This record gives sequence, C-alpha cells and structure tokens, in this order.
Amino acid sequence: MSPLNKIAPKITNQNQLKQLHAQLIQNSLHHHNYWVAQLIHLCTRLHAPPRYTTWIFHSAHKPNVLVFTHMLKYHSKWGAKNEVFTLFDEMQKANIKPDYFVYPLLIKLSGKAGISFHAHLLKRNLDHDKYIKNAVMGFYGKCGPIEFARQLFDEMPERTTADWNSIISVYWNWGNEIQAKKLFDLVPEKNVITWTAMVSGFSRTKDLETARWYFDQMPGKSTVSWNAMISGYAQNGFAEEAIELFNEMMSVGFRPNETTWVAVVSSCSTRGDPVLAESLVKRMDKKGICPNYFVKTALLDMYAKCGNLEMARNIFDGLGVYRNSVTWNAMIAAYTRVGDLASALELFHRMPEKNVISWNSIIAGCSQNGESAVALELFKEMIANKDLKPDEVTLVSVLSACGHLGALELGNWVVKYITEDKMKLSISGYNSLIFMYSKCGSTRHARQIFQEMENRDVISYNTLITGFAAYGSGVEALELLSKMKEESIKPDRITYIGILTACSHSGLLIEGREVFESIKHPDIDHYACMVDLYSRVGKLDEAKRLIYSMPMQPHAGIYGSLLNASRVHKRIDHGEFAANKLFVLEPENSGNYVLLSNIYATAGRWEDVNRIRWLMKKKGVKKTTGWSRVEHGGKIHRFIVGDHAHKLSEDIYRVLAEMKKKMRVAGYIADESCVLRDVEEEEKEEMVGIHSEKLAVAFALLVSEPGSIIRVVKNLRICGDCHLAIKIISQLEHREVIVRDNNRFHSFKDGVCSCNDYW
DNA sequence: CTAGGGTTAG
Repeated sequence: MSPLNKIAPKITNQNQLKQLHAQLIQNSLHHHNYWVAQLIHLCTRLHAPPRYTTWIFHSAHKPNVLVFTHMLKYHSKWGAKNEVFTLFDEMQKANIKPDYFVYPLLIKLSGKAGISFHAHLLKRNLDHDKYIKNAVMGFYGKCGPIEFARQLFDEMPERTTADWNSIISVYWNWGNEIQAKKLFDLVPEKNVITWTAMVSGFSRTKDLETARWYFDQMPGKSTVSWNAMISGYAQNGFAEEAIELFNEMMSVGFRPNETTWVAVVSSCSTRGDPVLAESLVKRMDKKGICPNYFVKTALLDMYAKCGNLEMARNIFDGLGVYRNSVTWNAMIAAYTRVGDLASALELFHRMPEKNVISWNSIIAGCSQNGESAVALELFKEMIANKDLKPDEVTLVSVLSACGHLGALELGNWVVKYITEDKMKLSISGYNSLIFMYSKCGSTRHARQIFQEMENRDVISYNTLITGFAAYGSGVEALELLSKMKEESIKPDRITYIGILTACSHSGLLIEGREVFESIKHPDIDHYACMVDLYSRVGKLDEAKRLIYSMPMQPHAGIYGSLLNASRVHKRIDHGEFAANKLFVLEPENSGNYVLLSNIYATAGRWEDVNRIRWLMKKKGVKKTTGWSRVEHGGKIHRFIVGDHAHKLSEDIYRVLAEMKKKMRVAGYIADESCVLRDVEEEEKEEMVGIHSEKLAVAFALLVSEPGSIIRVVKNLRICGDCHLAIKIISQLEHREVIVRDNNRFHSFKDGVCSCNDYW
C-alpha cells in the first residue's frame, strides 16, 4: 500500500486534492481504477467542479464498477440527471453489470420513470436486495402513491431503525403529521436520526414550539440535530432564535459545519443588519472555514440584503462553475430590490436554466418597480414555455401588474387559469384578486372575492376599502371598518388612509372627522386625507387651519389638495397660498403651474395667466405628459399626447376627427382649453396637442364592440377640457367610459359623470 | 455505499 493511502482521508479542501492528484501523476498511479475511484469520491465530498471530475474519470483506461459507481454518485449529488443516465448507458455498453449500489441511485433520480425501473428490477429478480427495496420505497415515498411505500415497509420481515426513519420521513414529505407522529411513537429503538426527523418535520409545518419540544427531549444531539433546529428557526423567519441557538450550540462545544453557517448566515439576511453580517464574517474567518458553494450563496444573499451589492456581485462572479439557479435568482432579486431593473434583466436573459423562481423574481421585480407592462410581457413569455407552471407567487405579481395597468382582460384570464387548475389560493392570493378587480374598476367582483374568502387579514380589508375609496363609496368603506372590528382585525394606518379617502371622495365630512379623531397617533398621511376632505367639501378655511395645526411639516400632497379645491371652489386666495408653497416644494412639477394658471383664467385674470406661463419658462419647467392606456385583446396600448406611433394611428385620428365633427354639430368646442385664450400662437401649438385620453378613447371606439365599456387609465391629473371631451363622447356614443385618474375613478355615461366633486 | 440538517421569488 502506498503512503498516499494515509493522506486521502485527511484531505479537507480542493487544493489538497489537487496536490494528491499531482503526486499520483508523478507516481503514474492516476490511471489505476482504485485511485480514480478515490479521487472521484473526494471530488464528491469537496464539491469539485464537473469538468475537473470528468477529467479524472476519463484518465481511467478501463473504468470498473467502483469507478462508475463513484462517478454516478458524483453526478447524482449535483442532480445532473442526464449525466447519470448517460453514464448508466455507457456502463451497460462496457458490459459492466450494475450492482446493488447503482440501482438505488438511479431510482432516486428517475422521477416518474421510477415505475419502469421497478418493473425492470422485478423482471430481473433484483428486488429482494435490502438496499434496492429501500430505494424503491423511497421512490414511492417521493412520487406516490404513498401506500405502495407503506406496503413495502409493512412487508419487511424485520425492520431496522433506518427503515422506521425512512417511512417517517416519507410521511413528513407528504405533510402527514399525524401518521409521522403515530409511527414515531411505535419505533422500538429510536436514535438521533429518528428524533431529528421529528424536529425538521415540525419545523416544516411551521410548528416550531413542538419542534423545539422534540429537540429538547432528544437524548443525544448531533451537529445535524442542531442544524435542523437552527434551520427551522431560520427558514420560518425567526432570525433571533436561530442566532441565539447557534450561540448556545457553540457554548456547549459543538462544532458548526457548513450547513450550520448557511442557516446562521441566512438568518442574518433576514435581519438585513450589516453590523451583524460583518461580525459573522469575522467569526467565520477566525474559524478558518472554507465555505462551500451553499455557504457562498447564502453569503451572497446576506450581502445583498444588508445593502452591499458589490460584495454580493463579487461572490456571484467568483462562484464560476458553482453557479446554479439559486445563485442566479439571488443575484437577480438583489438587483430588483434596489430597483436596478436593467442589471436584473440582463442577468435574467443570460441565465442558462430558468426555473419558476427565476421567472417569479423578475416578474415581481418589474411589477414592484413600476414596470407592470414589462412584467406582463414576461409572464406571457413564461406561459408560452410548456415546461413551466406558474404558481401562486407568479399570479400574485401578475394580478398586481394587471391592477396597476387596468388590464382586466388578462386579469380575468388569470382568474380562469386559477379556476381551471383548481389552484388553492392563500390569503395573499385572494388579496391580489381583490386588488386587481378594484384597480380595474370592478368593485362588484372585488367585493365578491372578499365575501368568498374563509379567512381575511388586515390587507384584505385595506385593499377593498381602498377600492371603495377610489370609487367614492364612502358608506361601504365605513361599513367595512365596523365589520373588521367585529372580526377583531385591528385597523392599521393604511386602513385609516383608505377610510378617510373614501369619506373625502364621497363628501362624508362628519363621519370622516369622527374617524380622524379616533386615530390614536395620526401621521402625516392622515392629516393629508383630512385636509383633502375639508378642501373637497369646500371648507377651505378649515383645511388651511388644519394645515397650520399639524405637528409635522406638510408635504406637497397636502398643498396639492388645497390647490385643486381652490380651483373647483374658485378661491384665488387659497390657490395662491397653496401654489406658492408648492413652487418651493416641487418646483419641477408643471401641474401646479397649470392649475394656478387655470384658476386665474377662470377668473379672467389674463395678466396673471401670462405671468405664470412666464414663470414656468423662466424656471425651465417642462409640461409633462403621462401615458394613457387601454387594454384590448389582452394587450396594453398606450398613448401619449400627439402620438402617432400606434400602427392604427391613421384610423385613430380619423375616428377622432369624426368625433370632433359630431361635437361641433352638437355645439361643443372640443379642443381649445379656456386657458389658451390670449396666449401667443407658438405656445398654443405646444399646449393644445391631442390629449392622450382622447387618443385612447378614439382607439377604444375603433376596436371595441358597440355598447361595451371603455376603460382608460391615466395616473396624472386630467385637464378639464379632456373630461369635457370624454363626457361628450360618452353622450354621443351612448357608451360608458371609465377613466382612472390620480387613482380615482370617473365614470361617464350619456354625458353624466358619476363623480360629483370634479366640476 | 439505505434514514435526520443547506442557499433563491410574493
């Protein structure tokens, strides 16, 4: 025996492995099957990269069973199915009979094809071997039917503790807590593994108290037992408990291994605390830990969540061949978290094997960063791929994007998908449905979903209340407030914002004031709602008094309410007050200048109109315009002022021209805003344009069924004359036109607008 | 060489 034999078991990192390899080459031993097998075994243990390991494998001239077996184990550890089966074919071609060690590996990896393996084994009479039986049991335990696994267990002539442990973990994998516990109580000789299985089982059902009970009762603990409990805490968001238990583990003298570090590092990610991150890294360095790729991925995520994107990217780049889908996903999520969609998308498109989580990360990332249209495009791309199945997480993001865009058609498609697939939704799934329907203007459906829910949380209530608020259904919103108190769900600050907005949009001054006074610690947004309420009902002096009495510095939204109400209620004094505050707070916002100038124009004060125009010019404020969007045929069409980009542009402008003609015949002036009188010709050119809403409406008229509802979505303040135009269109066409503006719905039918405070 | 612990998305 070579002295190298003594070195092999002591090898703990890849450098030592390479040294051993070099020595073998020097002694011309690297072709020997024994050493090839040894080296591959070490590669498996040390997570060596596939290229290196394959190279070692090929240095054997005539690989034997042992070499093949180790290579199979290596690939199966990486989950490389194709490689495993290719190797199995190669093995059969080389006329090497697979032995009792090979079949279990194959069965484990074969997925649904495991049944045919079982048949293959039965045919060859190989199914009596203990290991193979165990593997077959494991297969049925994993892929079902679970009864087959149980039958194999019951038929065993004698059962070792390992067999008991296997069947217990099968039940845990299927979430059958009752059977798992029943069997646990029957195990004649429980060992550490039996106990640890219970700890991890209860952790998976989020019952950490019971998990901890088993952990505490456990007669002898191993590192794995500690890991099970620490990971249980970490995965369920109990970062404090995980770290505390980790410290306890160290103090009673257990050595943490890589898995321990993964759990601890991920707890630190949950906390997002850079100081703790720093101290953990120091501790790891002091221990001289050589992190494997699991630890490195956890570290990547930790750095990303603690705000150090540069370090995260360093780890990502350094991982090289060890990058897997988890690494990519973590890095993509890191970019979307800070709003760097460009980098996230770039990585996403470069990523080799995208799984559901990759798609979910990028779709949610786009949706949360205001790129709802991109999110929906990506979703369509995702479902075009038949190998991928969107899950609830996907649909929550997609429904949210649908809501933001007012894409009811696609939203309904998602609902159909959920129904047809018999998908079981969690509370947040239902909440996203409420959100989608509310935002698309279907309060009836939103309410229906809300009523169908078995359990509701504060978000369910908030979403529906906010929906009612946008629709001006103040009474319904107030009813929900009392209903949630009945259900003993505590209203939070968002609830009160919703309620106050609802009161404000339906002119419920007394009720709103009552609610406002009941809020224990009103914050700036609650004051803003209250100012808005006073403003809208025309009590501008009260509004101004409230602004002065606020314990905090008012923000732009507060003066904005006052300014808008000053226009409606024709109060130049308050308008000037609010506008002057706004010119300081947000000098770039053109809307404020336009509003004040509109106020002057209505009063016929043309010098002041011109003064504001001049002020805008002097400050270099550009009039900003927003997109209007209309959904048709599951696609979002968006329009901007004077837009000619749409492929139906010509027809759209033709429809618009027809509309204008009809309007003129009906005695309306469609285009010119009253502000434009006495304004120089060149400026007039710039101001008029064709409003994006009008383009959107014209498009909708062009493509939609006669009599159908037209939904236009815009998130900026609408100018008065545009409302007028839409009003006229709805009158002439006998169509309902719904406009979402500033998160508020305005429904026009036969020339009547359902919102009462606008004119 | 069959049983317990690992990183990512809402």
